[in-house]
Amino acid sequence: MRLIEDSFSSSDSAENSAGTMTPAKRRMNTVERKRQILDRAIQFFAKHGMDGQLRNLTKELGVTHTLLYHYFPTKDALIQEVYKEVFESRWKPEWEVLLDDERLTPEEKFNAFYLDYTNTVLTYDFVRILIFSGLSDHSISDRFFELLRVRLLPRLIRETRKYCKRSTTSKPTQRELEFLMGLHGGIFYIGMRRWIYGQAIYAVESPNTEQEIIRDRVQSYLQSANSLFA
Amino acid sequence: MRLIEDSFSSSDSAENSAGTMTPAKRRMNTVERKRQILDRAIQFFAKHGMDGQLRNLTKELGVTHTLLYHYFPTKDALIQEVYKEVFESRWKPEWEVLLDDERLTPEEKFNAFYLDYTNTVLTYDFVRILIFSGLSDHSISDRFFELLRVRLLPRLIRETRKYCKRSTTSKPTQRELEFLMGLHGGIFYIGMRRWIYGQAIYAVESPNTEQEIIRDRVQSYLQSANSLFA
DNA sequence: ACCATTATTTAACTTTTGGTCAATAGGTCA
DNA sequence: TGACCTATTGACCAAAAGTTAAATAATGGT
Repeated sequence: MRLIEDSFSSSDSAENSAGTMTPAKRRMNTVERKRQILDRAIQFFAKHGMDGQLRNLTKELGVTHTLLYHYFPTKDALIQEVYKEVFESRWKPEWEVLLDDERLTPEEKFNAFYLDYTNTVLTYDFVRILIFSGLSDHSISDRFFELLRVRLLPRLIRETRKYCKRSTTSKPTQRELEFLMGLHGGIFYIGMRRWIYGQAIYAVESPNTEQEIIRDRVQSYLQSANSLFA
Repeated sequence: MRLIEDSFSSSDSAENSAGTMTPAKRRMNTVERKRQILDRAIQFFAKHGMDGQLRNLTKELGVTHTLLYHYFPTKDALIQEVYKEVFESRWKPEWEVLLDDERLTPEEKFNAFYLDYTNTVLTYDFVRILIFSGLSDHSISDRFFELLRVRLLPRLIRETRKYCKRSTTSKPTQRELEFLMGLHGGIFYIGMRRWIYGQAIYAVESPNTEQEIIRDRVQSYLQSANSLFA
C-alpha cells in the first residue's frame, strides 16, 4: 500500500520539469541514470552549495537517497564528478584558435571572445559552483584560473599590444595584466550580479544589450591601453 | 580530572591569537564576552559560511558551545547580528560627502573614493560574508546593493557627466550605468580574487600598486566615457 | 516461462549538530 | 567569610544527514 502510493507520488513523471512527460521508467540502465543524477546534481549543488543534502537531491529525481551509493561511492566522490563535469565541459579550445586567428583585428577578437565567454562561462551552474569552490577549498577555482593565466591572458595581452602597435615579444608586465583584469573582472561581475545577487541587469527583452555592453567596455579597454601604455 | 585537563588545554590563553596573551580570565562580564563572541563569529562565519558549526566556533573561543545560548537565543539570531555588524559598520557616509565636495575634480573623487572603498569594503570578512549571503538568501546583499544604487551610483554618474561636460540633470541611462558597473565590478573583482580565490595579486612589497591600479582604471573609465557618450 | 542480474528500496546505524536544562563555580559585596 | 548573582559547564535530546546491508523487484537472456 505505502509502496504503491510512493511510487506514484514521487515518480519521475510528476517531477519531470513540466513538459517532457516521460512515462516514468521504473528501471534505468546504469549509464543513463548516472548521467541523469550527475546533471541534476550539478543544478542542485549550484543552487544549494556542496552542503546540500543528498535526500533533497534525490527527491528531485524521484528516487531514494540510497540509490546514489549505487553509482557513487560517497557524497564527496559525487561532488568531485560535479566539479570535473562543470569545469571540463565549459572550457572551449576554440577560444585559443579564435584569438590566434590572423584574419581578425584585436578588437574583433576581444568582442567575439568575451561575448562567447559570457554565454558559456557566465551561466548559473558555472558561476555559482566556481564560487562555492573558491569559498571552501580552491580545488576547481585554482585549476580554472590556471587555464586563464596560461591559455588566455597572454593571448589577450598580445592582442592588446597589437592594437597599440607595440612589440609583442616581451613578457606581460604586472601593470598590463592588472589593467586587463579590470576588463575581465568587470565582465565576470556581470555573472556575479546575475547569479549570485539575483539582479535582473538587462532583461530578456533586449538580447543585443549584452553585446553593446561588452563592445563599450572592450573599446574602452583598448583605447585606454593605447594611451596608458604609449 | 577530565574537567581540569579541559580547562587547561582549551583555555583562552592558548588560542588567544598569538601575542596578546591575556591571563585566561575565567569569567567575563556580559558585554565584553558578547563582543568577543561576535567578533570571533564574524571571522568564523566569513571563513566557513553560515553553515559553520557552533561547536567549532566556540572551540576557537575556548568555551563550550552552550555558552552561546546565554548570549544569543539561537544560531540564526547570532548570524543576524553578524550580518548587521559587518554590514552596518562598513558603509561610510563620508563617501557621499566626498563625492559631493565642490572643490574636487571628478577624477580626484573617483580615485579617492575607490581607493578608500577598496580598503574598507574589500576586506576578508566583508567580501566573503556578502557573497555567502548572496548565495543563500539575498538578505544583506540586497540591502547593500540598495545602498549602492541609491547613494552611490547616481553620484558617480553625475561626476562622470561633469567630467564629460554634459548636463547632469537627466536620469542615468542604462548604458551609462552599465559602463560604470564595468569599472565598479572590475574593482570588486580585486576583492574576489584576493578573498575568494586566494590569489596574491600584488604582494605586500608594493603598497602603492593598488593606487596605481585604481588610477589606471579610473582614468580609463572617465576618458572612455568622454568618447563614448560624446 | 524461468533464472540470473542488478537497479531500487527499506530499515537501520552512526555521527553531527542545534538546542534545553539543571548543576557548578567564579566573582562581588555586605 | 558567607551569600547571592550569573557566567559557564556537562549531560542529554531530537532531528538531520551520510553511509551500510539486506530485501525486493524490474529486466534481459535462454
